[in-house]
Amino acid sequence: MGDGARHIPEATVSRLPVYLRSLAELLDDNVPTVSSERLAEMAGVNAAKVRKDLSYLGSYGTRGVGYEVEYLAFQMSRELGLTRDWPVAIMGAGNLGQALANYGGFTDRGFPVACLIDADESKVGTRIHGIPVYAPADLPGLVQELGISIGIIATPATVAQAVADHVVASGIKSILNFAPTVINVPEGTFLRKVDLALELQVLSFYQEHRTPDRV
Amino acid sequence: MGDGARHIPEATVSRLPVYLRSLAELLDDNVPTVSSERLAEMAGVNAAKVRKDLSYLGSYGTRGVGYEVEYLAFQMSRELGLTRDWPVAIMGAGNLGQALANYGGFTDRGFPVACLIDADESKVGTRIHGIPVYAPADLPGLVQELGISIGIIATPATVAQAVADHVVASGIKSILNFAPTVINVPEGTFLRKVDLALELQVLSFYQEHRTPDRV
DNA sequence: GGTGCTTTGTGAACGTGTGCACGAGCGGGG
DNA sequence: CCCCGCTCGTGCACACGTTCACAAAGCACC
Repeated sequence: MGDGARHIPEATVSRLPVYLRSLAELLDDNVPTVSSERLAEMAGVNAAKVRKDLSYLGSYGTRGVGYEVEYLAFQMSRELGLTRDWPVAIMGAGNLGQALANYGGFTDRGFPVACLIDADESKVGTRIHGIPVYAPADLPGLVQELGISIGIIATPATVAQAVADHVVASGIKSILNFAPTVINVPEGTFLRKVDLALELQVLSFYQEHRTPDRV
Repeated sequence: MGDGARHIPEATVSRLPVYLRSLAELLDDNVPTVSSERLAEMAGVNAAKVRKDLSYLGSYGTRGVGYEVEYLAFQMSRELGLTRDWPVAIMGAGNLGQALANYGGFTDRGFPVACLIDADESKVGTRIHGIPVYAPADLPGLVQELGISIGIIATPATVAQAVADHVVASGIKSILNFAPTVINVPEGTFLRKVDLALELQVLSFYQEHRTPDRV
């Protein structure tokens, strides 16, 4: 079946980056092919899931052999849209915003931090960890000039919705929200959230309800 | 019935902190009761889900009226184990570790950062944002003295597994992993992960596969 | 060229999560 | 005291995700 009509389940999409990271490791070690079993072990899932997930991308494996690492990595990068860079704008140059700007993990993986945006006049015009700080009003122009496609919200919760509205109005279609609050975006805008305290609260729950009957 | 034998689904557990945050807002505004519909709107889910989720905690609502905000918030805090503080140790005093130590959102929500742990001798003994830095070997003692119950891994991926092993060996039962790699923990240890680049890659995927047939 | 070993790709069964729709129960008003 | 309107609690049906199990297909060796 050619290339077209697949719909990849959301759960699978969330695992693709993990597989891709594993493949990158294998590439570094010059491993030519990998079985679903080995890949499953590296990605921390089971082999059947790996095979089903990869089958959504197409039939890139060889029975009796496994998957060619380099080819699979390329196909997966293409599918994830990682064959080009996606510049991001970080909204909010406070603690969290600065920390994210300084965190190298984004640029490394093809998401260069193009700018920081902050309403504080005293920060505008400066550079933080080498990244220029602009005013909110500059955002639409920056989106055009720098091809910014993703906005990262690292503001206090109180202004997060207003900031998100501004990000959307500036022409950005994807938002990653770090503010500990629910934000709403119009149809056609993609939103994901990272809630740091939430993760700790979930851990707290399971620790409190430690294995029901075992000590 | 009563209080005992419920098993709360994982998906529900992940939403409880969101409800709790909404309830805290209502408390601030002195709102005495709230309907499942209003709470659903605040939490960004639908009303049926709210009612089903809350029913796992017990029958704390009143038909025809709604839920008493203060009482529900208390019951939920209790269920989540948030009636006491859970001190955390941050493993790794690099970029990310320092940023997390400086991020106030943890302490605010009952997860005080008790210490930073780093292998770099030149950092050990100093304070970063007021938080003392210790050597890895000090961890077991700190767990005992300070009652540390959660380890946050903010090290490079290359050493994350070794660090996790050390955290487990030191008596910590819950781990939040920020390192971009899969780590394995023994049965009985709770593990959650936050993968920043992964979130961006997922956004990249959906942006690349923008709404199939619409422009 | 055939035989046997290996590993993929996938149909089918199972389990978890979601959403509807409605009965049950409470409060208020007459 | 009864009736009416409101909102919770939940059984049921459906969708989504996971796992199993096995046929299909390639490779290697003889």
